[in-house]
Amino acid sequence: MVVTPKAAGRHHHGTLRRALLDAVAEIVRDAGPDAVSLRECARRAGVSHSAATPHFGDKRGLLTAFVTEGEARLAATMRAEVTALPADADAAARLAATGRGYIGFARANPAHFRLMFRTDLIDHGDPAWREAANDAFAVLEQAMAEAAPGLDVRGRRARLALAWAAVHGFSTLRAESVGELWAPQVAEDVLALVVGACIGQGAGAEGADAVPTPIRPCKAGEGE
Amino acid sequence: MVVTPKAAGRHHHGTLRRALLDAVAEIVRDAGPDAVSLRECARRAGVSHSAATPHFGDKRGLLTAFVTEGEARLAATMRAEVTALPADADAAARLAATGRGYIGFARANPAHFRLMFRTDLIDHGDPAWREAANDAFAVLEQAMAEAAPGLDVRGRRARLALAWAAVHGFSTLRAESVGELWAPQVAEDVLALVVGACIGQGAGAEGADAVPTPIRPCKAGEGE
DNA sequence: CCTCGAACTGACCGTTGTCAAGTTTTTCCT
DNA sequence: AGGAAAAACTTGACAACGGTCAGTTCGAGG
Repeated sequence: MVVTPKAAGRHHHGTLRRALLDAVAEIVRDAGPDAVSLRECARRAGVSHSAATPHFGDKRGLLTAFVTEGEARLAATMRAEVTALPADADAAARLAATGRGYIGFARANPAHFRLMFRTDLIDHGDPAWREAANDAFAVLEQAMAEAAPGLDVRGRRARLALAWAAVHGFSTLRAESVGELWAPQVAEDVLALVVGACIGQGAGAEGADAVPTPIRPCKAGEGE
Repeated sequence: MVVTPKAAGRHHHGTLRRALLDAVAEIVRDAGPDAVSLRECARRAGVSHSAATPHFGDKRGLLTAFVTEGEARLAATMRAEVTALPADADAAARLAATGRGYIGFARANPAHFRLMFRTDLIDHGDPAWREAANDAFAVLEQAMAEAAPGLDVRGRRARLALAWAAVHGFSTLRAESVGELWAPQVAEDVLALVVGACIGQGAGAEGADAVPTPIRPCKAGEGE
């Protein structure tokens, strides 16, 4: 994760966009999300303090691009974890693998993960971000649909919320170093409990509404 | 949540500490956690920008005091939710009520909640904070011990992690306005699923270790 | 009335994000 | 190829921030 400064003397950097995004990750790793500043990013990229403007607009734009990358990586990690399963794995195992991918992504990319849910720092109206976030959510939604088919809307909602909340809470608390019960072994046990709860016939199946309401992870903004 | 400015002309404020803490909550409500600044707090309390120093030291101290209050309120909310149950409620209902208290606290106090897990803004070595955090965790731990007794360490760890992660993830995602499936009705369904998973005989009960390791929410720092 | 300590003020420093204006490089049209 | 337009980047300025410091003012105890 080394930042490539521009060649001395040259005016055009060539890969400044990439260098700035790498600098964000580096700073978050070194000093936490709140230490990220446009000027420090520019400094690490060997560039003037407002060189990021044509690429990202303002700080919010830079961070939004950064977390958009994070969403894409998250989706890729979850999909990779599913395809890494043996071919005869059942739907429950695939759901667990999806959760394992989520938790694993947060563990392997704490910089991205810690920034991805700082809503006041990023622009949730950005179309690229929204598409990436919806794609990542679709991975979980599909795994859930295969593992727990035939549920009404309420049952689906409850299980999606449980699965997302559990892996997200686990990852968040570990990333923020709150508590000490987030070892990898515990993660596997939690995943097993979650999958068991989702495929079992538990609460929320009283059939409140039968309309197939689409469940979307992101509120529909004005840009849709 | 109105901030009481000091009487004009008077030098001694009398309740500046309280006014500053209220200002923090007010600012977070209005403009998010990142908008909190010592100067803005002082401004709302009608006081100079460095008047907070003798009370809290620096910004970290102010925020730490703020989230310590939050931990205490969280514990109180969870306990209140349990005692509000009918007298014949069983342990599972009490566990669910504890989770309902957690989620309800986050919903009713988004300002406190959003700051409570910003580890880079607060001082985790502060003894008062640590005591409050441990006390809040003890509420969950006790409810779990009563609802799911007779588990080995691994099973207890897994269920504590699941319960905490689920309610925390739910609350975090709702507080940060990520996704749209966090309605109160969904919260109840998720709580039912979590409690079902915790009291059922699921994964993690293979008896890996029998040593009654104490499970603490906060890592032991140097100040203990 | 006087003194003393705590509470508070005002000014300073280094840093930040954003803007406006200027300079260099690339691109694109004729 | 040549020139104009657009993009990339620099420079300089501004207000606001957190932290620190030397002063100033207030309340209480003697």
